[in-house]
Amino acid sequence: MAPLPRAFFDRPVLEVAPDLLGVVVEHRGEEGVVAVRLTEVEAYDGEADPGSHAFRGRTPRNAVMFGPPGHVYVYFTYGMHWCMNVVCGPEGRAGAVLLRAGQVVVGEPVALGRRTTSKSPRDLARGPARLTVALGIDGGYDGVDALDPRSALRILSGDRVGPDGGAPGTNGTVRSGPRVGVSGDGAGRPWRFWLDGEPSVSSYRPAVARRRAPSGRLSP
DNA sequence: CGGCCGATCCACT
DNA sequence: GTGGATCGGCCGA
Repeated sequence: MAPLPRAFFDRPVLEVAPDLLGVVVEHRGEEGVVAVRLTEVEAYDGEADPGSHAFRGRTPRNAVMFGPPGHVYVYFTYGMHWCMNVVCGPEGRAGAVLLRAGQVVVGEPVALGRRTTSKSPRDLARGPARLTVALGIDGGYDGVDALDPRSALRILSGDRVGPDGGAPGTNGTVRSGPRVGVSGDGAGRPWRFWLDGEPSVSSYRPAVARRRAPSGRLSP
């Protein structure tokens, strides 16, 4: 599998996102190599997109989104989960594609060792936080250039990997729909893309406002 | 399988 | 102080 050219990512994020389906993300970690063939992604279109972390401008957390394409933006959420994006161009537009799900095609035993709660191989990278765990990615990878051959984390052309994990094959039909967990004005945009019929695609969950535990101190 | 809910903590207002 | 680009356990159908 060949590395993808920088120009692949230096395009509007809505063009890049569907093209990432079938592409392979590989991490060479301490415990071994794990590679995931992407089956589901979401586009976040910079400061014009209310659903984007860059919507309110640049902050320390989202700074990588404003940088060059091909680097990864990794963020922490819900107090315990890491999620990974790939930054897309054009420059000056903080676009990024959230990697939501994929099929583990290399290093399944290693991924199983990390994903202790996973009960079946298809659940290993079914969901954005599961995917980062399976690959062994956390906040330490924020800003890494995934197109640099020296990086432990790399994005590779998946055109030699089929749905069975080995033989060349087609990627199948690309479908699209609303993004998962996005509320407010950005909710209606059909910027989630997935491969039809893939078992590793995560189930759709609409955004819900959640109650908070009563902020009770113990009674005096 | 689908719905509900708690966990857990950080970024931003 | 508020709520989140989520997950897994538990329950009922």
